[in-house]
Amino acid sequence: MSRLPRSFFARPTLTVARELLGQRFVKLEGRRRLAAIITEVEAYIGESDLACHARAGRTARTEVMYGPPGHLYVYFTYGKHWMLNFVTEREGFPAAVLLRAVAAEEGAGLMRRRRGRSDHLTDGPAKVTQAFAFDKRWNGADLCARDAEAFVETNLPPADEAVKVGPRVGLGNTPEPWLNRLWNFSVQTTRSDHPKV
DNA sequence: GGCCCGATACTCT
DNA sequence: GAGTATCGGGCCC
Repeated sequence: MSRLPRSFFARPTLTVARELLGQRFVKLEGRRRLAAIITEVEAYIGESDLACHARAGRTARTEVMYGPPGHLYVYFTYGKHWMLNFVTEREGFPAAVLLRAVAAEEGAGLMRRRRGRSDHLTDGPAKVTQAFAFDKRWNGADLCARDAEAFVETNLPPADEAVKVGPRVGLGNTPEPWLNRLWNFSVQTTRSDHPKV
């Protein structure tokens, strides 16, 4: 089982987002291994994208997005939730792919404990970070380092006909054309802990 | 199943 | 001081 190298992330963000579908996101916690298949992602691309945090330019928060690809951009929102992104493109160009949903494969028991009594284990971006216990400390972590404790493993890609594209979610009053850019990618599945169709 | 709303703290204006 | 890449509970079908 091989891991996605930095060259995978150092490409156009839409390509990376689309090709992340079906791959396996892994976090090591000592002896424990949490793993899940990526089922929904969203692209945020550059300072001109008014839905991207980098629209405000380089700040302390967005610094990681300007850095080299293959790192995690983890930020806090809505007063309670953490969001996890994969930094993409070349160093100096701020872009990332938001991880919105996954399907648990390994460590589902631990994820369920962390999620409390909800049927929806990892079908939303804040649910994923809660189940995997990602927070501020992971901001800037390198997915491609030899000793990385979080990384993406290669897996069979989904069939083309199973892939859906749509507008990004939760952008509020972001103006057009950004509001309706089809930069959300998901795979249709049958289990309940997957994104809704 | 869907809609509405409050929680909550961090970032930038 | 406002806005926010969300969630879960309460309610109503």
